[in-house]
Amino acid sequence: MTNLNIYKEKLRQSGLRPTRQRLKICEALFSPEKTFHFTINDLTKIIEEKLSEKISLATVYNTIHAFKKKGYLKEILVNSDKRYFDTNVTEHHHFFDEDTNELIDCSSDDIDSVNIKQNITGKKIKSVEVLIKVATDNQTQK
Amino acid sequence: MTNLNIYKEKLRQSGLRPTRQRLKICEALFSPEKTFHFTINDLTKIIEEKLSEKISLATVYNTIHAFKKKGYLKEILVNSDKRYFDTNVTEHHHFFDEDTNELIDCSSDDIDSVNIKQNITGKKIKSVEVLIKVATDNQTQK
DNA sequence: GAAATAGTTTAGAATTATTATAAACAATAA
DNA sequence: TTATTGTTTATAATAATTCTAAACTATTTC
Repeated sequence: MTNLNIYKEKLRQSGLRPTRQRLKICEALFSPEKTFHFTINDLTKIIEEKLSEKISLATVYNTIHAFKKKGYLKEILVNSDKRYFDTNVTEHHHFFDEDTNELIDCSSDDIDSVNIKQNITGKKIKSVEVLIKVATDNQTQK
Repeated sequence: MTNLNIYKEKLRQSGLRPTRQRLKICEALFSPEKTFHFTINDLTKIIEEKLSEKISLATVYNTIHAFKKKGYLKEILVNSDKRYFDTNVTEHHHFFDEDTNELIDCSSDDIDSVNIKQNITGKKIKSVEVLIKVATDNQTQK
């Protein structure tokens, strides 16, 4: 309940009206203690089943894109089958388990900072992301 | 012409029959001096326009997937709008220019090797890929 | 507060990329 | 040369995402 006002403020601050649907989505995304990864489908299910709210798919898409644009979410690219989003928007990296198709955070502590010696002239580095694909030993690489 | 036999051999070696279509695709992909990035659409156009060959879309998809599986191609994930493939299958990384949507190789020389301190237990690291998003300074981050 | 406005949601249609299908065809093996 | 097995093709099917325009809601203005 107290979170609700925080979400309202958060939305207003970025020029998004705090509608019932957006607040529900905020609740699903930002009330869990731990950050997590999800697909649009996952999220729609969570909202329907756990929060007992039926939100139109188009709205879920709209909202997720708006949130991504505002920096409330990150999109993580791991394979071409699924689009994952991440509620952890801090600088971090990922393991992708090819056996289970699971995406696991790799904190910046678990990796030495990536040193880029040569950049494209005239451009600024906006982000550096490392994706580490893992599998059991006998597994073929994708 | 001499390349043709190399491609035939390459295909046979990996259990793929050297058909007219696959050889044309090999020509488009592996005869240029420099490696390059492409989408399925790009490739289909190149084959139609430059090599004056009409290959069914389904075959292009099939072949690209077969080649990827055999390690003749890599898929590069940069944004969710387009699926890029890379004829450079050596260990390397990428810059992605958000202004132009251009994908640029980042040789292993341009980046210090990534040191991963902590791995998932029981798993083997299959690949480590770094994606560096760049843009002109005033550009917003995607 | 009521009306005006600007932004949002919705169901369903449209679009797009990709994969499946099954018949015709081509490469290889016997 | 025939049989076998793999491949190509046009087209249909599927699936994810975006578009549309009408109904609705939050905010602003009076």
